[in-house]
Amino acid sequence: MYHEIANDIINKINQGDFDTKLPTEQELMARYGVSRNTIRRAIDVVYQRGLLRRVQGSGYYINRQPSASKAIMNLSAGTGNAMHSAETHLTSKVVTFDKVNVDHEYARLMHVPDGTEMYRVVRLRSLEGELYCLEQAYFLTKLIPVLTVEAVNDSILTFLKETYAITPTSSDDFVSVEQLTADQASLLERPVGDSVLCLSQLNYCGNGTFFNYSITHYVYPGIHFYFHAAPLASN
Amino acid sequence: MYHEIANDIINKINQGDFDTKLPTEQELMARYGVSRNTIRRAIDVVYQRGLLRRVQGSGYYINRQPSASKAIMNLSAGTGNAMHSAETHLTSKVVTFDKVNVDHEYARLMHVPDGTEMYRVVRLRSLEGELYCLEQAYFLTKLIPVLTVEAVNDSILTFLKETYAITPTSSDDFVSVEQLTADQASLLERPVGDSVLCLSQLNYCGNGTFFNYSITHYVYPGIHFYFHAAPLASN
DNA sequence: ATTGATTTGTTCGTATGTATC
DNA sequence: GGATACATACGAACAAATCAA
Repeated sequence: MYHEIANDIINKINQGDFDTKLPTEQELMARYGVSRNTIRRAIDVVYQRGLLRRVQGSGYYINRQPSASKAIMNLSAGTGNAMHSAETHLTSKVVTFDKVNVDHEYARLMHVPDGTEMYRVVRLRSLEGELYCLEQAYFLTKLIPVLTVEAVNDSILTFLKETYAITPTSSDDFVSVEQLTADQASLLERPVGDSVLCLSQLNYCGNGTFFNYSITHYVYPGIHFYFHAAPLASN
Repeated sequence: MYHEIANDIINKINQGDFDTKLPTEQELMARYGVSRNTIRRAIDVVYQRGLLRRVQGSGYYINRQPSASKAIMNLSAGTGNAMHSAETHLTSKVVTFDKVNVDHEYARLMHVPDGTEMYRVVRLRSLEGELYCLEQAYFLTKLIPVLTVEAVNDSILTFLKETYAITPTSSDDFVSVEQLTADQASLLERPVGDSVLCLSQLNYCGNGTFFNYSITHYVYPGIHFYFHAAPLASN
């Protein structure tokens, strides 16, 4: 219930249906026909997405979002949704698609046993003809017995959702500056050793089990990662 | 109330008081003498910090945290708390401490009028003798009429908390790779044009008003930013 | 400047649904 | 199937911050 309401509010905000403030809780309760607790829970979701700031005694104010540049990748909503924002316009060229048994180093990164079998998908992604990133992703074959070529060429996440009902619900994210290896550099048409933004993600699905690791190098000019930190507070 | 409980649980987790699971909600209710709603609210806070994964019908499992390397900066808890983790061991050398009227470019970044008066604090920070980062911070003099030399040499955030009851509650964060200017390079003892990790933060306090902007260049070897994304879910 | 109404923040109690064991 | 444990929802009350008369 509160999920639907949260999504509805998010969509309305993105459509600009509200001016600067959200309606009051009372009005939202009436509009959706639910209790105050449910409305507040829905608003928690929206707030945690960074779309609102809340002021006691006054109301919920809509945050001006950071300039929606193609060069800004929003990581606030978690992996699943970050994909939808800018990544919908990305085109992919599959470089590698096979099964591998991960070596010791990768196994340690993912906290899986040495030699665990995984799908490996390497994709070169572009935005309107300009190289965007080189993505190297691994999926547990134990959880995802079959991964099709169509899915890899299209959207892997929607395939996983539709076929296996697997959706990333949480992730561990590491950001660093890395220097391109010869292989990476040639694919990305960059000098060897060039310093680029690098994002490593460990993705977990509903019940908290690990299912995917990916490491992505971003070369799009002026690329930034953005996220809004709005802890539920505790100090 | 739920803030204190959340903090207590966080501390207990960090001390290793629990093995792999948290006690059940029932037991926590009894232990803290509060209702289930309050316990769940507290657990929401802990969860959102990335310390737990929740499995319906089973329990709350404690996440193994990423290796607590000095080279990993945890951004999950929001600005205020990220400071406490690794930054307590940082030593600061103040490079610049003055008042300025921000120019057009900076004013636009911060969404304040041109020429707004702000404190400027530039600090070179080290970890155990090794250069860590170069931090350039701006504070609205309108909100913080007086900022002392002692505070700048020590912890600015605790000063703001104790003196003005100002604590960052949310922030907009931008991560990018930047090349060092001549000034930055000489301070950081690096070659000019060296590519380093850069973090820009807009910090907001309780009622959602902006009070601080900072841009920090990190040069610590192997530095990584870490954050755990655990949305309240909405899909 | 004080008061009173509005609006969000916190906490309690209770009931029912759903996943796990 | 039954017991346990977390997820969701409703209703109610009071506190605290804001705002307008």
